[in-house]
Amino acid sequence: MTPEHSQTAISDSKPAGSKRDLVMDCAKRLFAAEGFHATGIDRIVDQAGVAKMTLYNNFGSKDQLIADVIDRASEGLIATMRGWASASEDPFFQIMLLFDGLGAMFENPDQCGCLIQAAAAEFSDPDTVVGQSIRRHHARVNGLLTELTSATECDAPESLASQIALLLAGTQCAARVQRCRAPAEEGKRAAAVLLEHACG
Amino acid sequence: MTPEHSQTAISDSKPAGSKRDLVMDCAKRLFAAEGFHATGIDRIVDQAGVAKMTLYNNFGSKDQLIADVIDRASEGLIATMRGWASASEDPFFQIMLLFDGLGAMFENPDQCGCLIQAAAAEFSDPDTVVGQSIRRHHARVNGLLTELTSATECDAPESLASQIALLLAGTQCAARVQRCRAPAEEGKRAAAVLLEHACG
DNA sequence: GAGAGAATAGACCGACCTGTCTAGTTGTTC
DNA sequence: GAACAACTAGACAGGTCGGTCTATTCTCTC
Repeated sequence: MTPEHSQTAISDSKPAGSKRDLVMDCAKRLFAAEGFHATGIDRIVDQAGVAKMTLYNNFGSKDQLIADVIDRASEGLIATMRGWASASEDPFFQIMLLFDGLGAMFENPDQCGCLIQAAAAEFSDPDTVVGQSIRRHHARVNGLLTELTSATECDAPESLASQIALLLAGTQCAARVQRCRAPAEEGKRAAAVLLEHACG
Repeated sequence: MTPEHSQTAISDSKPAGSKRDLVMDCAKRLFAAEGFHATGIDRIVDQAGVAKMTLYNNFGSKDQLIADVIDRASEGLIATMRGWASASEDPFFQIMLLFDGLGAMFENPDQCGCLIQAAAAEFSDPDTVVGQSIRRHHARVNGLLTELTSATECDAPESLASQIALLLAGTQCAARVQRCRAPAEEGKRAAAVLLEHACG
């Protein structure tokens, strides 16, 4: 019965080397689909085909599990965005490619960017482990965007990066409600205008 | 004891004509502070100084209460935004005033715009009463922005309105994390660039 | 094969959840 | 004062929550 559980749980997920990764994968999927408070420990454990003690031995608490899931999702998203941008050498097109990638991402329901926005909405206290993970993510996004805008010859790359970040966040909000890539295309057009204006 | 409850509950809120309004005011405050799932019916009832049956006689369910709170918050927010915009005759400045108002709003923690974004994060299913309220709100925002952009002489007022909406949503996301008015100022600068570009 | 460490199933805890029900108390209107 | 609707307090139900604990089994290393 136990190997059967593990097999079915692994089959529709990543190869999942460790139980820890397996739990995080299942938790991330459930959190994204139904929210953090609405997803119970028992559901995660059942879905992962894992004993409850395995979860608590690896993470200690639900909050810590959430924080770890967010941290890993953030690092994955940043890496994905770098991958999108790397398809071009021109920093202008690199930023455009971010919106293309985001638009494509919202056509299948594997929305890990949304996951972090949802966490920010559900956990407003910045002095918790979850709040700190969220702030780390924002710092990562702004860092990546500042890298890209600094590669252009614009006057204020930090300001431009913040404005692009607003468009990215707004795009994710709108796409979650409208469930299509139209917001990403609108965001891309707006970002192009901002870039052209800043770079002269 | 009962009048004492009502009095303290009313004193730090609106005059609150009906018990229904009183419950909605307290629910809105608690939802904004701690989230929808994390706020229990009992806490709302205690805070409002009202019997639990009064809540259920007026709303029928917690979901319906949430939907009603969101609908009223949305109508209030739209009216507030119209108020901000009405300080100018020029549609360009009217849109700028929206960001000013938003920035000022995020300096005190009475964030009803955030409340609706938080609801969108916690209730992703669009086929519920809550999901429908959220979509109504997005339609209201886009409607207001299209009104304002249509008053300019730009080529594509709907597209411009969508882009401004992205900036507004992104501003709210960033302000919730950073807890300052800096995102609103950045959003205002970006919106000005977009408007100048669209209106020639 | 012995021993160690990880993972297992599942009972259990107290707290909290939404929602129902009852029985009694107001306040208003004829 | 009678009728009526709104409201009250609080017990109650059935379920879920996060988290702990135990006793057992698996797997790997020496």
